[in-house]
Amino acid sequence: MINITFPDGNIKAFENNPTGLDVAQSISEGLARDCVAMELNDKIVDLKMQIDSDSKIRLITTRDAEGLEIMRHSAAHVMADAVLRLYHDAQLTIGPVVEDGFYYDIDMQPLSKDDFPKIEAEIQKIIKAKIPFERTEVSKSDAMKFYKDEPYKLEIISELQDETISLYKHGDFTDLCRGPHVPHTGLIKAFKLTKVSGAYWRADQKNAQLQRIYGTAFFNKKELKAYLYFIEEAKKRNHRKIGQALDLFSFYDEAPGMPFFHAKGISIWNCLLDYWRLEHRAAGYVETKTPIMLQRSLWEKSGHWENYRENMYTSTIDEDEYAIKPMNCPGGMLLFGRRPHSYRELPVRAAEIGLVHRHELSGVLAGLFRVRAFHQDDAHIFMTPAQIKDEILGVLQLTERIYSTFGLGFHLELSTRPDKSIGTDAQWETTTQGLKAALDAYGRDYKINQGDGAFYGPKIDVHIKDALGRTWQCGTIQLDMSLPERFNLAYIDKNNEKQRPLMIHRVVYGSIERFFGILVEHFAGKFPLWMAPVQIALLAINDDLAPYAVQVQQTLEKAGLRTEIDSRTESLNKKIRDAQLGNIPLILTIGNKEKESGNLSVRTLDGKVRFGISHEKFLARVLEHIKNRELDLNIFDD
RNA sequence: GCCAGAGUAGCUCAGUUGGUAUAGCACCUCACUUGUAAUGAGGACGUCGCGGGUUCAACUCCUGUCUCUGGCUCCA
Repeated sequence: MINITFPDGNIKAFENNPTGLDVAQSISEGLARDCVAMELNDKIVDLKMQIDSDSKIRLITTRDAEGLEIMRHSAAHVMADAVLRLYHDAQLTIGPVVEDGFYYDIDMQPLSKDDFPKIEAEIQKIIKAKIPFERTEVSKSDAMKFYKDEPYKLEIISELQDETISLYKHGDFTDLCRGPHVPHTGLIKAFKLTKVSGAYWRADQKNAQLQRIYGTAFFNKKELKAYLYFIEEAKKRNHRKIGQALDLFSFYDEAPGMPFFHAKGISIWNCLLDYWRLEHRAAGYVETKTPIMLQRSLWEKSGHWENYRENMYTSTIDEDEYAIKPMNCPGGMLLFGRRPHSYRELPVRAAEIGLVHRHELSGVLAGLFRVRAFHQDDAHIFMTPAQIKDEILGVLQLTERIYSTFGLGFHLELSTRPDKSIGTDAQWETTTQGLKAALDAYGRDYKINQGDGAFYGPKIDVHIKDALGRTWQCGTIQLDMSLPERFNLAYIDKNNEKQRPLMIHRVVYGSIERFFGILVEHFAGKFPLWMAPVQIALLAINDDLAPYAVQVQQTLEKAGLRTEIDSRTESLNKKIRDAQLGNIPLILTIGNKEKESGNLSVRTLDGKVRFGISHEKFLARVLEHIKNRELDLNIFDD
């Protein structure tokens, strides 16, 4: 007699050693159909596994996140099977599940997307056949024998600690695998290959280049469709496309990875910075500026010459070697070190919109997301150890305030001491505890990335979430125990003794270029009124009304609004269409009615038109909306 | 940097087996003077990314190079 305990505490007895499937079936056929695996005494295993002692069980169904992962892992096997059927010389390596699906790295001839249809067709055959997955366990030496002709698998097996190795077989295909897997291939209901690219064995350039085939799978077609729709939507929002269409920025062969911003792009940029300065002044920051080119000796002192040299642009002038700054901190250190500081001055919060250059590998450049020249909204905060908690808390609160203005959510991650690090145990203890204390006082959940900190100190990363639910790391708060030491920074404490200040580097936008790109995609190019490069389009209905339109425009410009008159000899419909496609939030159509009544007709970007709004009401509402940095278009509704 | 794909007018793109190139939008001109998402007609616009080669002839084939796109972190 076997007693099975369910998550809700219920206990059920079984006569013979039941499998997970038997347990599911004892509850209902429907449940059995939806089950893909089970958690048996806190371990996720195959549904077909026999239970031979009293156990705790949790059935994992197609509705559980773990279920999806397991099925995708099974899908990776099926894909590998299909590839082997078509390409007999292919050598399998590894095939893990990733965020949106899975991939398999295979040593084979280069593939392109054109090869997908035939691979997908083969996959469909395997899925249709509903082939069961079977687990077998063999000794390490038997596994080595089985894989004698597959060097990658042999390498993997030789590194495994366990003496027993599990193999998963479906049909004629067997793969080395920890498992678990879904009961049969038919549970892969919706399937699609998504990408193919080169990847190195063990991610090392020295090793063989493999074909990495990406795919995704879902338990039903609807979810796959939703996923593909999401991909399409993301494509439509691509900041490179929108940046081109809205005339925001461009790139040239003469300066790869270094964006040029156009008038409309800079208009948005300035909104970002105006707002940033407002918040930072209020939070007690001062703004500074340091040169972009500094002598080699400084970079040697900071350690960049030794550790970051490949990424730095250098130049020799009058026989002196210079480097263009890849980071703002060394300049900031010079500024702090220029005169003695009293403990009474601390904390010093010195911000800098610093232009930095980093020579990134040509292959990693990507629009505004990965560039070689960019601005950081940097700040260096110099403080005493006792001030860590309050300062970090202050940065977190400032960060939250700024992100929420753009309608961006976020989550936090704390990275602790890595294997390679400088500083004493006591220093790491103080600083890490300081960050933790601040996070706890802040009160939001955070994830800990053990050992992921910088070599010079622990850090908090802030990951924002955009309108499509994608996350981006933007903000970061890094404690630095190294630079104050290297630059011999000091403050004078109460007892008139020199003390070493602690320093944090922090950014909120991170790279302003990248943040700009993220916002383009977040808003899909439809910037809120306060950021829109052109806030109001004025469309005169005929040429005779043009002078009156100019008159209206002048009062709006006087109030500080950004406007544009469309004076082309085009139809009103055409002008409206173009203004809408240009994402201009407010469109004023000016005809005789408006001229005679002195009122305005306003069309908002959502296509709603309101007539008979007085100039006074229009100005008051618009200015209020901008002042509050509202994100919606509810400007004239009462 | 590496692998794969791409580069034709300001933008989006067509271009068959090699015979100096297509269309729409945008732009300019003219007519129309428009009431809430494209008025019509006409015109101008190209070293086919750049260099070299093959050929009577290259956007097309070969080669080099530059730039862009996707990927190169996820460990059976």
